[in-house]
Amino acid sequence: MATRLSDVAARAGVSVKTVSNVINDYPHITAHTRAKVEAAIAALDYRPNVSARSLRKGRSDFIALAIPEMASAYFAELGAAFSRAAKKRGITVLIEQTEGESAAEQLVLDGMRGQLIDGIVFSPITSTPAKIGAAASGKPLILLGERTTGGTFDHVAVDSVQAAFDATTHLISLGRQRIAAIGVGGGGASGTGAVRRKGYRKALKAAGIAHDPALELAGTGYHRLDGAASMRELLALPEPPDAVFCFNDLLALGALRTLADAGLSVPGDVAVVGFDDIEDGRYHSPSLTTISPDKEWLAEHTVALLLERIAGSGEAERRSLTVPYTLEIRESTAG
Amino acid sequence: MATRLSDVAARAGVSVKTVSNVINDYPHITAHTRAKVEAAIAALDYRPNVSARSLRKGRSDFIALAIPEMASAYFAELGAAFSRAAKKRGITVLIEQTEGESAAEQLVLDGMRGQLIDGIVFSPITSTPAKIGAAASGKPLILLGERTTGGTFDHVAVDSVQAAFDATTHLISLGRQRIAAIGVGGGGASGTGAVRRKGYRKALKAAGIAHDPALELAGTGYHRLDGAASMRELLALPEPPDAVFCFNDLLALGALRTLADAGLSVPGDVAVVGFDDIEDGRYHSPSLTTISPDKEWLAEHTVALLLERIAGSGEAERRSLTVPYTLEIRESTAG
DNA sequence: CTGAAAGCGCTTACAG
DNA sequence: CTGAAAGCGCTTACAG
Repeated sequence: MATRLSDVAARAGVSVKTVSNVINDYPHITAHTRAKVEAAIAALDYRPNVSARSLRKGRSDFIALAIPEMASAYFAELGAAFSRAAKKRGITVLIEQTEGESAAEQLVLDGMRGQLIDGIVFSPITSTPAKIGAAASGKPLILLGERTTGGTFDHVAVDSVQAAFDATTHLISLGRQRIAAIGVGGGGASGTGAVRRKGYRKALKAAGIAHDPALELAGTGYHRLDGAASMRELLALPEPPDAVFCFNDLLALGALRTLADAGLSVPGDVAVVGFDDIEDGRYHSPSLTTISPDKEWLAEHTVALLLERIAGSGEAERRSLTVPYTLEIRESTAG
Repeated sequence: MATRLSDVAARAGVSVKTVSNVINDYPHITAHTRAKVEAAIAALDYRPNVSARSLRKGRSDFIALAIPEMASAYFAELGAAFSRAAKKRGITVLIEQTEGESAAEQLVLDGMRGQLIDGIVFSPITSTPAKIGAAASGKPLILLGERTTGGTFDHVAVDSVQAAFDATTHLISLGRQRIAAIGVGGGGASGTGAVRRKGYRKALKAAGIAHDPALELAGTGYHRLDGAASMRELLALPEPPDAVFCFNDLLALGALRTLADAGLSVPGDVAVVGFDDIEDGRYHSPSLTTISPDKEWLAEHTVALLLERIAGSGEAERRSLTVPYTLEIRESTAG
């Protein structure tokens, strides 16, 4: 039905081996032979069948990126960066939405799409490293996001403790005294909330400010809705905060919405810092001060490491990459 | 190396055919046989090899969604909806970022990932139906977005003329007289800008308002940046508008930013309407009035139609689906 | 229901 | 460089 390698070989008057060599850019092909083959490929509009190739080679040049939800701005931007980084290297990214709980594990469990996938980058919500270890199907796997526990996987993350320290210290440097934190309970098993709170508390302590549990809001998620609700709680306090460090930008945008509704000025009454540097925050009014992880760096290095693992013999030691970040000071703290 | 179908058959004491029957849910399997096979599958942790299956059956149960950029909120939300709709039906969505120009055509040209993909949903930016027709590799293809020209493909779109008419009429009903439009030049060959302008002008005409070319801004793209720049142009006019209909929400969010910077009140001084209903607009302050296409409906029906085409004998007549929408009135016009 | 076998379209030793 | 052939792991007629 479809044109096959052998059709191309017949038309070019060479062996299938030679056609395969041309397609795969192997050496020892004369320019003349190559030209003949390429002409035949063009004439027949031939495209290699990736299923056959994948079956034969045991490699598909597909990798998966498993994220909680692709419509969330941070992950959407990450997905875009991964796709670009992978395309540059001739491989394709399959984006999997885990949508929380068990679905995440199930993905890994389900054998990485029936062996179609060469490796996976996994941003877990509820899965602990132990669970993932039990479920992993032996293919290369890189974890994204903070890992409090050791685990046996490569992992890539921002130094969240340091970043949270920097964000909080920035607020302190503005003279703020009652600095709240929104999102301390978030991030599930990957411990985002716990890790960022650590940096937050550390900064307070370094400045001689006692941390007030009433100012640490857990919330139920990391979306605008949660940020808005947490901010309402904070405003209802007998002594509301004069600054808020939100553990991601969506929380911060929700908080800003509540502050606007309450008629409070930002940063006049309350200064706000986020985390992630999503595009919405840059255009918001006021624009959002935030921790900006280098997403391109993250995608590039993670894809490179994964491909190294896929190609590698296997037993290299576990690697841990730290993503560079900057603190982007914008109107929400420097109006 | 990996466990194969034959390993499962051997362990269960049945033929490979029977194992295959169990996996593919074919009839005429006794409960006892099924149980034996399933036990063997579980014991060996067997997962079918999708490359082999795909090679043999000529179907992969993968479809592609080709969109301009996945980090753009509307497309991110669409991608999420497609993934869910597909997963429900046991198929997987491969999201391709075309990033504009020729890349879009290239995707279609490149033979849909070497025949891995069963069909494609394509949201073109610059490709005309004619170009796509020439490049299509014969597999089912559905176009997303307005098609001014006929084309020979199935397509799914909002009735943008009517939606733009509704949005503009809403502004007129608020008593606005100088209603600008941002984005009239956008959407490339798919003609989003032209189609929405048509509805916009129609509404003005119906209300007896002459349309003023100075109030129709083309801009270069459909992002916040473009909306912000266009709004600045409008404010520099001798007679600035008292309302703006932006052809997508990103343009509207950019415009709102410019208005905030200029110290103008929304909707007091200028009322703003968008198109797409992305989450950012719902939480923005002021929240954004917008045309809200039913994205779940879109994804569900498009996936269903594509699967019908893939399964179908082929020569059914071209189908055109119209996506339902509502006008969501929020603070930016009803503060 | 079973068993033996062909074939999907590649890649890759193997012998020249 | 070429040619003939095996084999990746499935599905599916085919004969029983």
